Amino acid sequence: MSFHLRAHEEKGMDYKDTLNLPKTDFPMKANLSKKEPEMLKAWDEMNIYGKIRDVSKGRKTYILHDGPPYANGDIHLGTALNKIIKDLVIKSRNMAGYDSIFVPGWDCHGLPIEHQVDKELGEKKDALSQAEKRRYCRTYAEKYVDIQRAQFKRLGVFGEWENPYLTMSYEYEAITVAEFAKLMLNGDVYKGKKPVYWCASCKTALAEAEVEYADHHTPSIYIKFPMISDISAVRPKLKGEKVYVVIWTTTPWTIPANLAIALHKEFIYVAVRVEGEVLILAKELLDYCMDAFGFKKYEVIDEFAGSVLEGLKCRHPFLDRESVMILAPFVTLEAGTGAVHIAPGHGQEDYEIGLEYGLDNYAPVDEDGRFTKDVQFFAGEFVFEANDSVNKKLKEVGKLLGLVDIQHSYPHCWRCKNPIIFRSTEQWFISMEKNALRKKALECIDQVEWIPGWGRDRIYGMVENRPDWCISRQRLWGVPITVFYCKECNNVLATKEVLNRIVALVREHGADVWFERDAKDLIPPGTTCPVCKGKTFTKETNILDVWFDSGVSHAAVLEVWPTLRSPSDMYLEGSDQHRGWFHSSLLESVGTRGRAPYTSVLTHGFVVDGEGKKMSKSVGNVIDPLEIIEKYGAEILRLWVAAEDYTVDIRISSEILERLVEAYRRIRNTGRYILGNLYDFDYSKDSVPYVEMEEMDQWALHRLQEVIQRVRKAYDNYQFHMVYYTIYNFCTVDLSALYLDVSKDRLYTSKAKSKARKSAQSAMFIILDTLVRLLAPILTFTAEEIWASMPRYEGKADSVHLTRFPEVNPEYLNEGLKENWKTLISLRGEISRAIETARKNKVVGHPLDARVELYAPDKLRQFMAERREDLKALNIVSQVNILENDNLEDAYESSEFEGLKIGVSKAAGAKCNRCWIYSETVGADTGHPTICGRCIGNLSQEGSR
RNA sequence: GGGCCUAUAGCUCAGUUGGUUAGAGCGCACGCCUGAUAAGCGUGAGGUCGGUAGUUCAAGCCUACCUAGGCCCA
Repeated sequence: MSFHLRAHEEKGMDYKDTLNLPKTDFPMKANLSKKEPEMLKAWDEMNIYGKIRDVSKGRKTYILHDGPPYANGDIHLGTALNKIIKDLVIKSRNMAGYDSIFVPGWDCHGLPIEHQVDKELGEKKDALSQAEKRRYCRTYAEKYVDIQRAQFKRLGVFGEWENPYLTMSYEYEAITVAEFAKLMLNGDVYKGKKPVYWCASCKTALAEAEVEYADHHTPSIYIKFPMISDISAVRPKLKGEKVYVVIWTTTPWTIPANLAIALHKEFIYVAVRVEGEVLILAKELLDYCMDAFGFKKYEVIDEFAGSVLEGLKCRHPFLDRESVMILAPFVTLEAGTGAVHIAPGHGQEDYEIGLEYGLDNYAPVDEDGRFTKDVQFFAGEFVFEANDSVNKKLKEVGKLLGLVDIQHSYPHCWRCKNPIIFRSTEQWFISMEKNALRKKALECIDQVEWIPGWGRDRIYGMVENRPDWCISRQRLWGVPITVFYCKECNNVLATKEVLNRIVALVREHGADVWFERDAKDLIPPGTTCPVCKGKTFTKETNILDVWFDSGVSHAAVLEVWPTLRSPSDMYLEGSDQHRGWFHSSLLESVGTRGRAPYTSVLTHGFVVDGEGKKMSKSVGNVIDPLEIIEKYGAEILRLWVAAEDYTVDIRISSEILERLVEAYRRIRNTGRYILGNLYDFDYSKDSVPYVEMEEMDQWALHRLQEVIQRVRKAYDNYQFHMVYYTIYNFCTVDLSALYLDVSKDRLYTSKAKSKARKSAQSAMFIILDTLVRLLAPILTFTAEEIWASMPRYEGKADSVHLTRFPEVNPEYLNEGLKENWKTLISLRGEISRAIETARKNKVVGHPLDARVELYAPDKLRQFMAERREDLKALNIVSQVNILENDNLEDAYESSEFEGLKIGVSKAAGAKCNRCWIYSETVGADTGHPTICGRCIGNLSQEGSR
């Protein structure tokens, strides 16, 4: 017995060698973090990007304009996500038949870099000239451009990495000045006094984008202002009373700048007698306030609408100044007293309402945040420290009714994190109204395709409500506002001739020239002041907002690069850029060209953690893309970007990454398995024409066409997650679990050069060739790796990235086939369930152990009888019998097909030692007693199967 | 506080103009195979569709409010 067994096994081994088992060097393990850098190097050496440019030459262009990231720090998941999405767009457009160039850029000027450089220089910085410090800033920016460039390239993003655009290049700086000049000469730019966000420690005005909100402790105080007008003229009941209006504020330091008290015209106010005085405040807040002030006994003696007090005057609590009663719509009853302290120099709303009432724009605070010398009592004090002094003063003069410390959300400087103030200062603005910029911009918004559509509403609302654009900054590292002042009459000198000269100088020497030369060396010789004929001038010291820098990229890059154009086809950034780059680019372009610099704008959401919470250092839930690359490879990061619906928040967690790694392996293994079966396939010699293919192969090709259709459409619509799911499901459901599994018998046991086997190989070759192209934009590295391992053929491209997407082949679409196979596959499912039951009952283990008996009413029975061989193959069972009569006992009864009964029993005959199928022909041939008749045929020298 | 947006199984996603017992893959459980093998195959269990109220003969899909979260702004 033991001897027999051993002989049997040895025979088995022999027959194994007669099979066409898969063979490939393509590794199952990807080892991405090691392989990717090697592939990047190889791509560099073959100049893959240059080759893509070559093959796409002459096609219709598709221009995606890169929004410049800030050249500071390492990339993070947000920037990685953004660049990968852009890469998916660029690669898919190229493969779809466009000429799509990618010119990356960096935003190089601005406060954050200057701030970092100041920090690094420490004490030294004070000894440096402006030009020297700017050189440090430039070097700093260059360093981070290099760092980020290497990191972006590591992601597998293709582009003009050796020739990016930098907002600090001389050419770019010159165009920035030129664009400013255009707006200046058009009359869009004006100098005005306005409350702006002001950082007292950075000594600069801040853009809205440079402000962040954080909790801040401030005293919250209630103050009474004595009424000096004769209120009895409008409210006779109050004749002879000592009347006070009560206000509430959380910024006591703005009290010295108080010029008015605002009420709401419709709110009801009460006059309440307390301890011999009369206080006026909102009726709704009466109880709350009395409680807060500690008044237990009080008497309401009058009530009236806010509108009746308009124009009456109070006296400032401790200064010899009037404070007028005005009406404002923004007064609320949520907190305070319903009477709002107004300091037009220290608040946006205060400023606007002040304009209406003709109030002075009074802000007696210097650039260090200290009160100026004309502020009585507090001159020289730092405003946040003056809170206490003001409160003390109010108490001293008996006007303080209440004081509590509160914590609330308050604006802070994005760099130094200190609380900021609103301060009226001289600034340069681009007017939203003078040349109807707002109106034109709103019109242009509707010319643009916003993806997703709500982006339109978002930016529309922002443009509709935004104040004038404050473009001046009191810093060094940036493009100067290139205007002069006449020393004699202080008139602004900004003529075409002067501005043109500056543009030319900046183009040649960079914006540094402004800081290195005196005014007289910048101005064309002989220039005189158009007003007073003065001959000496001083330079403006402010620089431009960095949002202006990046906002002119359409002029400095799209219009300048010969391979680009404006308007571009797409801007693609996170949804915060509706207020940032989309916004500044729109305003600049509409102001100078009357149209948007883009025809479509695609936005993505923000990366959040597994719980949907934002990532922050303090919470400790930040994930570093560089660590993911190190651990899993950039490919997994790319797959993550592709798999997620990026129009909303994009989650990432270790579980999500694990799932993606598994999905990656499945796709990789599917590719690997097909490669293994193509080791002896020569496309030009072995390929079987479609009409001669086996039906199952035709079915697979039909499914493939559906995949092409869906995937191409998804790429066209930038729905990369649809691409991913379509391909992934095809690999898993149609290929791995069905087509490839079922085809094994044909591939392994048929003669190597049989038509049956070549038919399967032909289909599999087409499938892999199709999949690898469709996947190339996403799995940039793996698609290339598979491509390299695919059989060579005449005209095969050097890289998958040089190929085009597959088109749907109408010949392969076969609806009739599809219907029949849909039924067959459903039957397969039912048979599987029946076999599963038999397996549980230990009747069978492997499906090939089984013999399946089927009974169904007429039509279905006939169909099954015609498809007996297909059903056998599809379920990988040894035998299928269709019964004429329903005499099955203990059979599985289908719920899906009415009347279908499935019996499963041990297959008849013996298991063939070669193909593993049970057959009664095993043993018939004495030369090969352990294998079946079919295998004997396949082993013979001739015959096709 | 305001504007825009999101919320379907543990995870990632589908769910057509509101219309029968809400789908997929993965993961999980159980099993099979050992000729894709640190692979492959099968079966199965998982959801009061964020909550509440409403419109409707009928709501995951429409409306309002609430909760949680994101971006932008105050």
